[in-house]
Amino acid sequence: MTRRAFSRLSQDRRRTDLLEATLACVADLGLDRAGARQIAERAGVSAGLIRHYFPSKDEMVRAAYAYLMGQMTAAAEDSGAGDALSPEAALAEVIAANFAPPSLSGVKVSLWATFVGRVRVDPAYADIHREGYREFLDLLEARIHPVLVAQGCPADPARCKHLAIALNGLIDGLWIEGSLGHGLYDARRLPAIALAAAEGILRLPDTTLTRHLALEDERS
Amino acid sequence: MTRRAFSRLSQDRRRTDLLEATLACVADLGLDRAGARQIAERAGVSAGLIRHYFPSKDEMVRAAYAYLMGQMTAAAEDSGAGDALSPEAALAEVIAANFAPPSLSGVKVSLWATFVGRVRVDPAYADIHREGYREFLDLLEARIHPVLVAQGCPADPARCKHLAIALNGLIDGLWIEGSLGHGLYDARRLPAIALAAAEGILRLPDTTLTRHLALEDERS
DNA sequence: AGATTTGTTTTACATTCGTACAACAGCAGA
DNA sequence: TCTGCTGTTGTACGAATGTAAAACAAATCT
Repeated sequence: MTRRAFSRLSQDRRRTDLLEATLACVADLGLDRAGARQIAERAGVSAGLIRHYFPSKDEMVRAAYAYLMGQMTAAAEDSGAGDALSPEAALAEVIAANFAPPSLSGVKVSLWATFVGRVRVDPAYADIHREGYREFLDLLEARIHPVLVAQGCPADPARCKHLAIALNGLIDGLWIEGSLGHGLYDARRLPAIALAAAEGILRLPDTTLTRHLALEDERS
Repeated sequence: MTRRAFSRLSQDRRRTDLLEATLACVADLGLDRAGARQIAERAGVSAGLIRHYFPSKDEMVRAAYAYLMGQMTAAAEDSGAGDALSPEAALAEVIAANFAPPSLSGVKVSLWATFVGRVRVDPAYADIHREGYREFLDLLEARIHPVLVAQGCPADPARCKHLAIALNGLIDGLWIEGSLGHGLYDARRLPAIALAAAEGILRLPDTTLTRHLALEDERS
Protein backbone atom coordinates (compact mmCIF):
# COMPACT_ATOMS: atom_id res chain seq x y z
CA MET A 1 0.00 0.00 0.00
CA THR A 2 1.69 3.14 -1.23
CA ARG A 3 0.96 6.34 0.57
CA ARG A 4 -0.59 9.27 -1.18
CA ALA A 5 1.74 12.06 -2.31
CA PHE A 6 1.13 15.40 -0.71
CA SER A 7 2.68 18.82 -0.40
CA ARG A 8 2.86 21.02 2.65
CA LEU A 9 1.06 24.30 2.27
CA SER A 10 1.26 27.42 4.39
CA GLN A 11 -1.03 27.35 7.39
CA ASP A 12 -3.24 30.12 6.02
CA ARG A 13 -3.55 28.61 2.59
CA ARG A 14 -4.48 25.19 3.91
CA ARG A 15 -6.92 26.73 6.32
CA THR A 16 -8.78 28.71 3.69
CA ASP A 17 -8.76 25.68 1.41
CA LEU A 18 -10.55 23.77 4.11
CA LEU A 19 -12.99 26.61 4.75
CA GLU A 20 -13.84 26.94 1.08
CA ALA A 21 -14.24 23.19 0.72
CA THR A 22 -16.57 23.31 3.70
CA LEU A 23 -18.69 26.00 2.09
CA ALA A 24 -18.74 24.15 -1.21
CA CYS A 25 -19.89 20.94 0.46
CA VAL A 26 -22.53 22.64 2.57
CA ALA A 27 -23.82 24.49 -0.49
CA ASP A 28 -24.36 21.49 -2.68
CA LEU A 29 -24.81 18.64 -0.25
CA GLY A 30 -26.56 20.31 2.67
CA LEU A 31 -25.36 20.58 6.24
CA ASP A 32 -26.23 17.02 7.19
CA ARG A 33 -24.48 15.41 4.21
CA ALA A 34 -21.41 17.62 4.43
CA GLY A 35 -19.26 15.15 6.35
CA ALA A 36 -15.67 15.51 7.39
CA ARG A 37 -14.55 12.99 4.78
CA GLN A 38 -16.29 14.72 1.90
CA ILE A 39 -14.98 18.13 2.90
CA ALA A 40 -11.47 16.76 3.15
CA GLU A 41 -11.75 15.11 -0.24
CA ARG A 42 -12.96 18.34 -1.80
CA ALA A 43 -9.99 20.15 -0.26
CA GLY A 44 -7.65 17.50 -1.69
CA VAL A 45 -6.64 16.36 1.74
CA SER A 46 -7.25 13.44 4.07
CA ALA A 47 -9.90 13.61 6.75
CA GLY A 48 -7.56 13.42 9.69
CA LEU A 49 -6.02 16.75 8.78
CA ILE A 50 -9.12 18.66 9.78
CA ARG A 51 -8.33 18.15 13.41
CA HIS A 52 -4.91 19.61 12.88
CA TYR A 53 -6.42 22.95 11.93
CA PHE A 54 -9.65 23.00 13.89
CA PRO A 55 -10.57 21.65 17.32
CA SER A 56 -13.60 19.91 15.81
CA LYS A 57 -15.60 19.68 12.63
CA ASP A 58 -18.33 21.87 14.13
CA GLU A 59 -15.78 24.57 14.85
CA MET A 60 -14.63 24.40 11.27
CA VAL A 61 -18.16 24.91 10.02
CA ARG A 62 -18.55 27.88 12.32
CA ALA A 63 -15.29 29.30 11.03
CA ALA A 64 -16.53 28.77 7.48
CA TYR A 65 -19.62 30.83 8.25
CA ALA A 66 -17.51 33.63 9.66
CA TYR A 67 -15.29 33.41 6.59
CA LEU A 68 -18.29 33.68 4.27
CA MET A 69 -19.76 36.64 6.10
CA GLY A 70 -16.40 38.36 6.10
CA GLN A 71 -16.22 38.02 2.32
CA MET A 72 -19.75 39.30 1.85
CA THR A 73 -19.47 42.35 4.05
CA ALA A 74 -16.11 43.22 2.54
CA ALA A 75 -17.66 43.10 -0.91
CA ALA A 76 -20.54 45.28 0.25
CA GLU A 77 -18.19 47.84 1.74
CA ASP A 78 -16.22 48.02 -1.48
CA SER A 79 -19.25 48.71 -3.62
CA GLY A 80 -20.08 52.36 -4.06
CA ALA A 81 -16.75 53.36 -2.57
CA GLY A 82 -15.48 54.71 -5.87
CA ASP A 83 -14.30 58.30 -5.45
CA ALA A 84 -15.97 61.19 -7.21
CA LEU A 85 -19.34 59.47 -7.06
CA SER A 86 -22.33 61.53 -6.08
CA PRO A 87 -24.10 60.41 -2.89
CA GLU A 88 -27.00 59.23 -5.01
CA ALA A 89 -24.80 57.20 -7.34
CA ALA A 90 -22.95 55.65 -4.42
CA LEU A 91 -26.17 54.58 -2.75
CA ALA A 92 -27.54 53.24 -6.01
CA GLU A 93 -24.39 51.21 -6.52
CA VAL A 94 -24.52 49.68 -3.05
CA ILE A 95 -28.10 48.64 -3.65
CA ALA A 96 -27.68 47.41 -7.20
CA ALA A 97 -24.54 45.41 -6.40
CA ASN A 98 -26.72 42.90 -4.57
CA PHE A 99 -28.58 42.02 -7.74
CA ALA A 100 -25.71 41.11 -9.99
CA PRO A 101 -23.05 38.45 -9.63
CA PRO A 102 -21.12 37.67 -7.57
CA SER A 103 -23.55 38.78 -4.86
CA LEU A 104 -26.59 37.44 -6.68
CA SER A 105 -25.72 33.78 -6.38
CA GLY A 106 -27.62 30.62 -5.66
CA VAL A 107 -24.65 29.21 -3.82
CA LYS A 108 -24.33 32.22 -1.57
CA VAL A 109 -27.99 32.38 -0.67
CA SER A 110 -28.03 28.65 0.03
CA LEU A 111 -25.14 29.00 2.41
CA TRP A 112 -26.62 32.10 3.99
CA ALA A 113 -29.96 30.39 4.60
CA THR A 114 -28.40 27.21 5.91
CA PHE A 115 -26.38 29.09 8.47
CA VAL A 116 -29.20 31.43 9.45
CA GLY A 117 -31.12 28.28 10.27
CA ARG A 118 -28.59 27.64 13.02
CA VAL A 119 -28.75 31.08 14.59
CA ARG A 120 -31.36 30.03 17.10
CA VAL A 121 -29.57 26.78 17.90
CA ASP A 122 -26.01 27.96 18.31
CA PRO A 123 -25.00 31.27 19.90
CA ALA A 124 -21.81 31.39 17.85
CA TYR A 125 -23.87 31.60 14.67
CA ALA A 126 -26.05 34.26 16.24
CA ASP A 127 -22.98 36.39 16.97
CA ILE A 128 -21.65 36.10 13.45
CA HIS A 129 -25.02 36.90 11.97
CA ARG A 130 -25.62 39.89 14.23
CA GLU A 131 -22.21 41.30 13.40
CA GLY A 132 -22.73 41.02 9.66
CA TYR A 133 -26.20 42.49 9.88
CA ARG A 134 -25.04 45.40 11.99
CA GLU A 135 -22.22 46.21 9.60
CA PHE A 136 -24.48 46.27 6.58
CA LEU A 137 -27.00 48.38 8.47
CA ASP A 138 -24.29 50.88 9.36
CA LEU A 139 -23.08 50.95 5.79
CA LEU A 140 -26.55 51.66 4.49
CA GLU A 141 -27.12 54.36 7.06
CA ALA A 142 -23.86 56.03 6.09
CA ARG A 143 -24.85 56.01 2.43
CA ILE A 144 -28.41 57.17 3.05
CA HIS A 145 -27.63 60.20 5.16
CA PRO A 146 -25.78 62.32 2.58
CA VAL A 147 -28.44 61.58 -0.01
CA LEU A 148 -31.19 62.85 2.27
CA VAL A 149 -29.18 65.94 3.09
CA ALA A 150 -28.43 66.66 -0.57
CA GLN A 151 -32.11 66.26 -1.47
CA GLY A 152 -33.27 68.45 1.39
CA CYS A 153 -35.17 65.66 3.12
CA PRO A 154 -35.34 65.26 6.90
CA ALA A 155 -32.24 63.35 7.97
CA ASP A 156 -32.31 63.02 11.75
CA PRO A 157 -30.57 59.90 13.13
CA ALA A 158 -33.79 58.13 14.11
CA ARG A 159 -35.25 58.51 10.63
CA CYS A 160 -32.01 57.40 9.02
CA LYS A 161 -31.92 54.29 11.14
CA HIS A 162 -35.51 53.36 10.35
CA LEU A 163 -34.89 53.90 6.67
CA ALA A 164 -31.74 51.79 6.81
CA ILE A 165 -33.67 48.99 8.48
CA ALA A 166 -36.37 49.11 5.84
CA LEU A 167 -33.90 49.34 2.99
CA ASN A 168 -31.91 46.44 4.38
CA GLY A 169 -35.09 44.39 4.58
CA LEU A 170 -35.92 45.19 0.99
CA ILE A 171 -32.46 44.26 -0.22
CA ASP A 172 -32.32 41.04 1.80
CA GLY A 173 -35.71 39.85 0.68
CA LEU A 174 -35.17 40.63 -2.98
CA TRP A 175 -31.68 39.18 -2.87
CA ILE A 176 -32.93 35.89 -1.48
CA GLU A 177 -35.74 35.37 -3.91
CA GLY A 178 -33.66 36.63 -6.81
CA SER A 179 -30.73 34.39 -6.00
CA LEU A 180 -32.90 31.33 -5.65
CA GLY A 181 -33.89 31.74 -9.27
CA HIS A 182 -37.35 30.26 -9.04
CA GLY A 183 -38.11 31.53 -12.50
CA LEU A 184 -41.25 33.42 -11.56
CA TYR A 185 -39.87 36.55 -13.15
CA ASP A 186 -36.75 37.75 -14.90
CA ALA A 187 -34.06 38.37 -12.30
CA ARG A 188 -32.51 41.03 -14.55
CA ARG A 189 -35.35 43.33 -13.59
CA LEU A 190 -34.38 43.23 -9.94
CA PRO A 191 -31.97 46.20 -9.95
CA ALA A 192 -34.65 48.46 -11.43
CA ILE A 193 -37.31 47.14 -9.05
CA ALA A 194 -35.06 47.56 -6.06
CA LEU A 195 -33.92 51.07 -6.94
CA ALA A 196 -37.45 52.25 -7.65
CA ALA A 197 -38.63 50.80 -4.35
CA ALA A 198 -35.71 52.41 -2.54
CA GLU A 199 -36.62 55.78 -4.00
CA GLY A 200 -40.09 55.33 -2.60
CA ILE A 201 -38.93 54.21 0.83
CA LEU A 202 -36.61 57.21 1.11
CA ARG A 203 -39.25 59.54 -0.36
CA LEU A 204 -36.86 60.68 -3.05
CA PRO A 205 -38.01 62.17 -6.38
CA ASP A 206 -38.38 59.64 -9.16
CA THR A 207 -35.17 58.73 -11.05
CA THR A 208 -32.96 60.01 -8.21
CA LEU A 209 -31.55 56.49 -7.94
CA THR A 210 -32.83 54.75 -11.03
CA ARG A 211 -31.05 57.12 -13.38
CA HIS A 212 -27.78 55.56 -12.24
CA LEU A 213 -28.92 52.18 -13.47
CA ALA A 214 -27.62 52.38 -17.05
CA LEU A 215 -24.23 53.46 -15.75
CA GLU A 216 -24.05 50.28 -13.72
CA ASP A 217 -24.66 48.13 -16.75
CA GLU A 218 -22.12 49.90 -18.91
CA ARG A 219 -19.32 49.51 -16.43
CA SER A 220 -19.70 45.76 -16.13
CA MET B 1 -38.78 -7.06 29.11
CA THR B 2 -42.22 -5.47 29.07
CA ARG B 3 -43.35 -3.77 25.94
CA ARG B 4 -44.27 -0.12 25.93
CA ALA B 5 -47.98 0.68 26.09
CA PHE B 6 -49.36 2.53 23.09
CA SER B 7 -52.60 3.59 21.55
CA ARG B 8 -53.55 3.61 17.90
CA LEU B 9 -54.33 7.02 16.51
CA SER B 10 -56.03 7.98 13.30
CA GLN B 11 -53.74 8.05 10.33
CA ASP B 12 -54.03 11.79 9.91
CA ARG B 13 -53.43 12.54 13.56
CA ARG B 14 -50.35 10.38 13.78
CA ARG B 15 -49.05 11.80 10.57
CA THR B 16 -49.34 15.41 11.67
CA ASP B 17 -47.86 14.47 15.05
CA LEU B 18 -44.84 13.16 13.22
CA LEU B 19 -44.64 16.22 10.99
CA GLU B 20 -44.84 18.59 13.91
CA ALA B 21 -42.26 16.61 15.83
CA THR B 22 -40.03 16.82 12.78
CA LEU B 23 -40.39 20.58 12.63
CA ALA B 24 -39.75 20.91 16.35
CA CYS B 25 -36.59 18.83 16.14
CA VAL B 26 -35.28 20.63 13.08
CA ALA B 27 -35.98 23.99 14.71
CA ASP B 28 -34.07 23.39 17.90
CA LEU B 29 -31.52 20.77 16.95
CA GLY B 30 -30.74 21.63 13.35
CA LEU B 31 -31.23 19.46 10.30
CA ASP B 32 -28.18 17.30 10.91
CA ARG B 33 -29.00 16.50 14.53
CA ALA B 34 -32.68 15.89 13.88
CA GLY B 35 -32.44 12.11 13.68
CA ALA B 36 -35.20 9.61 13.19
CA ARG B 37 -34.98 8.45 16.81
CA GLN B 38 -35.22 11.94 18.27
CA ILE B 39 -38.16 12.86 16.08
CA ALA B 40 -39.94 9.67 17.05
CA GLU B 41 -39.31 10.29 20.74
CA ARG B 42 -40.67 13.83 20.45
CA ALA B 43 -43.79 12.44 18.78
CA GLY B 44 -44.17 9.92 21.61
CA VAL B 45 -43.60 7.03 19.29
CA SER B 46 -40.91 4.53 18.45
CA ALA B 47 -38.50 5.08 15.59
CA GLY B 48 -39.65 2.20 13.45
CA LEU B 49 -43.06 3.74 13.02
CA ILE B 50 -41.74 6.45 10.77
CA ARG B 51 -41.38 4.02 7.93
CA HIS B 52 -44.99 3.05 8.32
CA TYR B 53 -46.08 6.56 7.40
CA PHE B 54 -43.30 7.74 5.11
CA PRO B 55 -41.18 5.92 2.57
CA SER B 56 -38.06 7.39 4.17
CA LYS B 57 -36.95 9.92 6.73
CA ASP B 58 -36.00 12.36 3.98
CA GLU B 59 -39.48 12.16 2.56
CA MET B 60 -40.87 12.93 6.00
CA VAL B 61 -38.73 16.04 6.27
CA ARG B 62 -39.89 17.15 2.84
CA ALA B 63 -43.48 16.58 3.89
CA ALA B 64 -42.81 18.61 7.03
CA TYR B 65 -41.63 21.53 4.92
CA ALA B 66 -44.74 21.34 2.78
CA TYR B 67 -46.83 21.19 5.95
CA LEU B 68 -45.12 24.28 7.35
CA MET B 69 -45.54 26.28 4.17
CA GLY B 70 -49.17 25.27 3.98
CA GLN B 71 -49.73 26.64 7.47
CA MET B 72 -47.93 29.87 6.72
CA THR B 73 -49.66 30.66 3.45
CA ALA B 74 -53.04 29.79 4.96
CA ALA B 75 -52.36 32.22 7.79
CA ALA B 76 -51.33 34.91 5.31
CA GLU B 77 -54.46 34.42 3.25
CA ASP B 78 -56.64 34.73 6.33
CA SER B 79 -55.14 38.04 7.39
CA GLY B 80 -56.87 41.09 6.00
CA ALA B 81 -59.76 38.96 4.79
CA GLY B 82 -62.17 40.49 7.29
CA ASP B 83 -65.20 41.86 5.49
CA ALA B 84 -66.05 45.54 5.44
CA LEU B 85 -62.40 46.52 5.55
CA SER B 86 -61.23 49.26 3.26
CA PRO B 87 -58.65 48.20 0.67
CA GLU B 88 -56.05 50.24 2.55
CA ALA B 89 -56.84 48.59 5.89
CA ALA B 90 -56.79 45.13 4.34
CA LEU B 91 -53.38 45.72 2.80
CA ALA B 92 -52.06 47.18 6.03
CA GLU B 93 -53.27 44.14 7.92
CA VAL B 94 -51.64 41.69 5.55
CA ILE B 95 -48.35 43.52 5.92
CA ALA B 96 -48.51 44.07 9.67
CA ALA B 97 -49.51 40.47 10.39
CA ASN B 98 -45.98 39.42 9.54
CA PHE B 99 -44.56 41.43 12.40
CA ALA B 100 -46.56 40.07 15.28
CA PRO B 101 -46.85 36.53 16.62
CA PRO B 102 -47.49 33.92 15.48
CA SER B 103 -45.87 34.93 12.20
CA LEU B 104 -43.03 36.78 13.88
CA SER B 105 -41.35 33.77 15.39
CA GLY B 106 -37.80 32.62 15.85
CA VAL B 107 -38.86 29.03 15.39
CA LYS B 108 -40.62 29.75 12.11
CA VAL B 109 -37.77 31.73 10.63
CA SER B 110 -35.28 29.06 11.67
CA LEU B 111 -37.30 26.41 9.92
CA TRP B 112 -37.84 28.61 6.90
CA ALA B 113 -34.13 29.34 6.55
CA THR B 114 -33.10 25.74 7.11
CA PHE B 115 -35.38 24.54 4.35
CA VAL B 116 -34.52 27.35 1.97
CA GLY B 117 -30.94 26.19 2.34
CA ARG B 118 -31.99 22.96 0.62
CA VAL B 119 -33.77 24.56 -2.31
CA ARG B 120 -30.69 24.39 -4.49
CA VAL B 121 -29.88 20.83 -3.43
CA ASP B 122 -33.26 19.18 -3.71
CA PRO B 123 -35.82 19.96 -6.43
CA ALA B 124 -38.68 18.94 -4.13
CA TYR B 125 -37.78 21.79 -1.79
CA ALA B 126 -37.53 24.15 -4.73
CA ASP B 127 -41.06 23.26 -5.81
CA ILE B 128 -42.49 23.81 -2.35
CA HIS B 129 -40.69 27.11 -1.99
CA ARG B 130 -41.72 28.38 -5.40
CA GLU B 131 -45.33 27.51 -4.74
CA GLY B 132 -45.40 29.34 -1.42
CA TYR B 133 -43.64 32.36 -2.87
CA ARG B 134 -45.98 32.54 -5.82
CA GLU B 135 -49.04 32.36 -3.60
CA PHE B 136 -47.86 35.16 -1.37
CA LEU B 137 -46.95 37.24 -4.41
CA ASP B 138 -50.41 36.75 -5.84
CA LEU B 139 -52.00 37.62 -2.52
CA LEU B 140 -50.02 40.85 -2.30
CA GLU B 141 -50.84 41.78 -5.88
CA ALA B 142 -54.54 41.24 -5.21
CA ARG B 143 -54.38 43.47 -2.17
CA ILE B 144 -52.30 46.17 -3.83
CA HIS B 145 -54.43 46.67 -6.92
CA PRO B 146 -57.62 48.02 -5.27
CA VAL B 147 -55.57 50.38 -3.14
CA LEU B 148 -53.89 51.88 -6.17
CA VAL B 149 -57.21 52.24 -7.93
CA ALA B 150 -58.84 53.85 -4.91
CA GLN B 151 -55.97 56.30 -4.59
CA GLY B 152 -55.95 57.15 -8.25
CA CYS B 153 -52.47 55.77 -8.86
CA PRO B 154 -51.43 53.93 -12.03
CA ALA B 155 -52.41 50.31 -11.57
CA ASP B 156 -51.51 48.43 -14.73
CA PRO B 157 -50.65 44.75 -14.27
CA ALA B 158 -46.91 45.19 -14.88
CA ARG B 159 -46.63 47.91 -12.26
CA CYS B 160 -48.69 45.88 -9.78
CA LYS B 161 -46.44 42.90 -10.24
CA HIS B 162 -43.27 44.89 -9.75
CA LEU B 163 -44.70 46.51 -6.65
CA ALA B 164 -45.75 43.13 -5.28
CA ILE B 165 -42.25 41.79 -5.84
CA ALA B 166 -40.72 44.74 -4.03
CA LEU B 167 -43.23 44.62 -1.20
CA ASN B 168 -42.69 40.90 -0.78
CA GLY B 169 -38.96 41.49 -0.57
CA LEU B 170 -39.43 44.14 2.07
CA ILE B 171 -41.70 41.93 4.13
CA ASP B 172 -39.46 38.88 3.82
CA GLY B 173 -36.31 40.73 4.80
CA LEU B 174 -37.85 42.54 7.74
CA TRP B 175 -39.59 39.38 8.89
CA ILE B 176 -36.35 37.43 8.92
CA GLU B 177 -34.29 39.95 10.81
CA GLY B 178 -37.16 40.74 13.16
CA SER B 179 -37.86 37.12 13.94
CA LEU B 180 -34.23 36.37 14.63
CA GLY B 181 -34.34 38.87 17.46
CA HIS B 182 -30.75 39.99 17.31
CA GLY B 183 -31.55 42.83 19.66
CA LEU B 184 -30.18 45.59 17.44
CA TYR B 185 -33.47 47.42 17.68
CA ASP B 186 -36.91 47.02 19.22
CA ALA B 187 -38.89 44.58 17.10
CA ARG B 188 -42.11 46.32 18.15
CA ARG B 189 -41.21 49.12 15.79
CA LEU B 190 -41.27 46.82 12.79
CA PRO B 191 -44.96 47.22 11.88
CA ALA B 192 -44.58 50.99 11.70
CA ILE B 193 -41.32 50.75 9.77
CA ALA B 194 -42.79 48.27 7.33
CA LEU B 195 -46.00 50.20 6.72
CA ALA B 196 -44.19 53.48 6.21
CA ALA B 197 -41.80 51.82 3.78
CA ALA B 198 -44.73 50.20 1.96
CA GLU B 199 -46.39 53.59 1.56
CA GLY B 200 -43.22 54.83 -0.06
CA ILE B 201 -42.82 51.85 -2.36
CA LEU B 202 -46.41 52.18 -3.57
CA ARG B 203 -46.11 55.99 -3.78
CA LEU B 204 -49.12 56.44 -1.51
CA PRO B 205 -49.73 59.59 0.55
CA ASP B 206 -48.37 59.45 4.08
CA THR B 207 -50.55 57.71 6.69
CA THR B 208 -52.53 55.89 4.00
CA LEU B 209 -51.38 52.62 5.56
CA THR B 210 -49.84 53.71 8.85
CA ARG B 211 -53.08 55.16 10.16
CA HIS B 212 -54.40 51.61 10.41
CA LEU B 213 -51.62 50.72 12.82
CA ALA B 214 -53.36 51.65 16.08
CA LEU B 215 -56.35 49.62 15.04
CA GLU B 216 -54.16 46.59 14.69
CA ASP B 217 -52.84 46.94 18.20
CA GLU B 218 -56.24 47.43 19.75
CA ARG B 219 -57.71 44.32 18.21
CA SER B 220 -55.03 42.02 19.55
C1' DA C 1 -65.84 -14.07 23.38
C1' DG C 2 -62.89 -15.26 19.61
C1' DA C 3 -60.71 -14.18 15.24
C1' DT C 4 -58.67 -10.78 12.27
C1' DT C 5 -56.45 -6.87 10.98
C1' DT C 6 -52.86 -3.71 11.17
C1' DG C 7 -50.70 0.05 13.76
C1' DT C 8 -46.81 -0.16 16.80
C1' DT C 9 -42.76 -1.82 19.17
C1' DT C 10 -38.52 -4.18 19.28
C1' DT C 11 -34.36 -6.09 17.79
C1' DA C 12 -30.85 -6.36 14.44
C1' DC C 13 -27.69 -4.81 10.88
C1' DA C 14 -24.88 -2.42 7.61
C1' DT C 15 -23.22 2.04 7.03
C1' DT C 16 -21.45 6.41 8.14
C1' DC C 17 -20.06 9.65 11.32
C1' DG C 18 -16.46 12.36 14.14
C1' DT C 19 -12.40 11.56 16.30
C1' DA C 20 -7.83 9.66 18.19
C1' DC C 21 -3.34 8.27 17.28
C1' DA C 22 0.59 6.06 15.35
C1' DA C 23 3.23 5.92 11.24
C1' DC C 24 5.02 8.35 7.50
C1' DA C 25 7.13 11.97 4.41
C1' DG C 26 7.97 16.60 2.76
C1' DC C 27 10.71 20.40 3.67
C1' DA C 28 14.24 23.46 6.12
C1' DG C 29 18.52 23.86 8.17
C1' DA C 30 23.14 21.92 9.06
C1' DT D 1 23.53 14.44 2.31
C1' DC D 2 21.93 13.87 6.64
C1' DT D 3 18.84 15.29 10.64
C1' DG D 4 14.93 17.06 12.94
C1' DC D 5 10.55 19.00 12.87
C1' DT D 6 5.86 18.77 11.92
C1' DG D 7 2.30 18.80 8.42
C1' DT D 8 -0.08 14.94 6.59
C1' DT D 9 -1.73 10.28 5.90
C1' DG D 10 -3.83 5.98 7.05
C1' DT D 11 -6.21 3.09 10.18
C1' DA D 12 -8.96 1.93 13.90
C1' DC D 13 -12.81 2.49 17.07
C1' DG D 14 -17.09 3.67 19.46
C1' DA D 15 -21.26 5.92 18.74
C1' DA D 16 -25.03 7.22 15.98
C1' DT D 17 -27.46 6.86 11.73
C1' DG D 18 -31.43 5.06 8.54
C1' DT D 19 -33.66 1.09 7.57
C1' DA D 20 -35.52 -3.80 7.40
C1' DA D 21 -38.26 -7.25 9.32
C1' DA D 22 -40.13 -10.07 12.94
C1' DA D 23 -42.89 -10.08 17.18
C1' DC D 24 -46.55 -8.19 19.41
C1' DA D 25 -50.99 -5.97 20.94
C1' DA D 26 -54.90 -2.72 20.39
C1' DA D 27 -58.87 -1.95 18.15
C1' DT D 28 -62.52 -3.85 15.04
C1' DC D 29 -65.42 -7.18 13.30
C1' DT D 30 -68.12 -11.35 13.66
